[in-house]
Amino acid sequence: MRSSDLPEVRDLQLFRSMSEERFAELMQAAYLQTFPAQLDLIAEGDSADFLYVVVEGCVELYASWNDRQATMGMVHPIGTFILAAVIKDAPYLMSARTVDKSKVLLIPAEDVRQVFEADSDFARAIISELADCYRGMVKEHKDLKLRSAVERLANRLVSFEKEQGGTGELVLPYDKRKLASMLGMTPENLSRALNTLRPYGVDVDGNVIRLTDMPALTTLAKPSALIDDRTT
Amino acid sequence: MRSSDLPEVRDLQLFRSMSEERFAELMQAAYLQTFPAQLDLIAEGDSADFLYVVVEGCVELYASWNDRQATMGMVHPIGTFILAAVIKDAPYLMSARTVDKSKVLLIPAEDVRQVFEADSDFARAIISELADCYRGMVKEHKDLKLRSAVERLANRLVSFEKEQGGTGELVLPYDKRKLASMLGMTPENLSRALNTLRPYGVDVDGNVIRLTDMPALTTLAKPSALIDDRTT
DNA sequence: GACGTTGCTTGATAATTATCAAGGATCCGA
DNA sequence: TCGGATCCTTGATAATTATCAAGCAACGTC
Repeated sequence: MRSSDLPEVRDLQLFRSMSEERFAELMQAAYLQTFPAQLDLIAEGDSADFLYVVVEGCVELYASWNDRQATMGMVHPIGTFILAAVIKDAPYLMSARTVDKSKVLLIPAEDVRQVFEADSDFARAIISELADCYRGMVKEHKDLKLRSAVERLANRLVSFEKEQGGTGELVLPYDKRKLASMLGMTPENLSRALNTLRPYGVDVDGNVIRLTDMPALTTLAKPSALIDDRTT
Repeated sequence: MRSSDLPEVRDLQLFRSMSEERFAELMQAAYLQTFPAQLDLIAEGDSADFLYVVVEGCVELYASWNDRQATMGMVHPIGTFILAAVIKDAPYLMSARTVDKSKVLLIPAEDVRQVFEADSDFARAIISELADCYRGMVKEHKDLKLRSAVERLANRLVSFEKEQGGTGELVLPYDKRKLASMLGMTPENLSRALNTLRPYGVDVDGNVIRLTDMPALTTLAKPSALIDDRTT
């Protein structure tokens, strides 16, 4: 791959501060591949051979145990995943599969480790990225541990609406089955939870949702920057 | 504080690789303080003024929302907490309070940030520590999302027994109320869950628990390195 | 346009987990 | 040694969440 191919990747917080030549070094060994939807990219337990960057499409991170599965996160462009496993040279803790047809950059783990040993700017960027990932996971955990299913849904809807411009309308970024798993509930329960929220001005039309009574919804949801803010 | 005061702290993975003078620099500005039990050290939302190192005793990390509380983790000697907030200079996402009388080292956040900018060995150590914290949180999240209360308890007991030497006996490292909150259930439910596990050789005597039928218990618990292993 | 497929919803029911209330045990200070 | 805590347990009940079984609607293929 040529480093000029992907200005968006160059612009990632993770790579922005590194020197042009280091970046070129990393990209030289990287592959840019397009995968169809619903394709497994990695399985938990695998050794960390690549750092992944989602360039186009959408990737689901999920975990399995005893025939059960749970969505752990969704990665949208431009986002990376399984950085921690790459850094530690440890087995992945999560599996990943494409949701839609997706373009993904694969950077050999060995190169990432080598460059971060040599380039302290890159090391600092990794620190920042890891800290963000950690704090994101803490927030997810708080969400699940402190809130009921309806409360989690209400807050997610409020978040989506805000992220999408605060127009009072939002489009679910993936199907309801995945949203349910992301929120830690069954699809049936998500359906019922949406009904529960109807009196709070939540109007569902397929994957378009209108929030017509924001005061009521936020009174129920009680969003908190320390749980729901994806940027802080 | 003199850096010679705390060889255990010097020996922390986080500080081991840094130069003697950098370490001295960090420690010069640090306070070593002893706190009584049940004392609040930090509250979520506070700005990250210090990095904390538990030298003696035990500290509980917890989170609150809407009059609910959940234990997020327990920090034993020698362990650090809220590194990510310090690095990002962002508000703490968790509160912390002593469980027992505890000796805690407080390192001004500004110094930590300054030293990690200057010392790339320290930066690498921070990366490693953050990656561990992240992976630990992922495991906690998987545990909660994929398992029932009884399954979480069974696995925790198996983990404790292993950590304490594999003698078939374990001592709960903190009271049942906190264990329950750590496992994401009520104290009442923990009590019942322990009864549920009696047929699987779980004999409770106060905070001492004997596991007399390991095969049966592990068949139920199905421990997984990708969830229960605190070291990988 | 018929037909299967898929995703979503609904209803009935069951399992899990929480809440409320009370009782027992233990520990500690007066 | 006698309260008075605190912690844990138990029982009864309620709320939450999951499971199972249909059914419906949208969509693409043929």
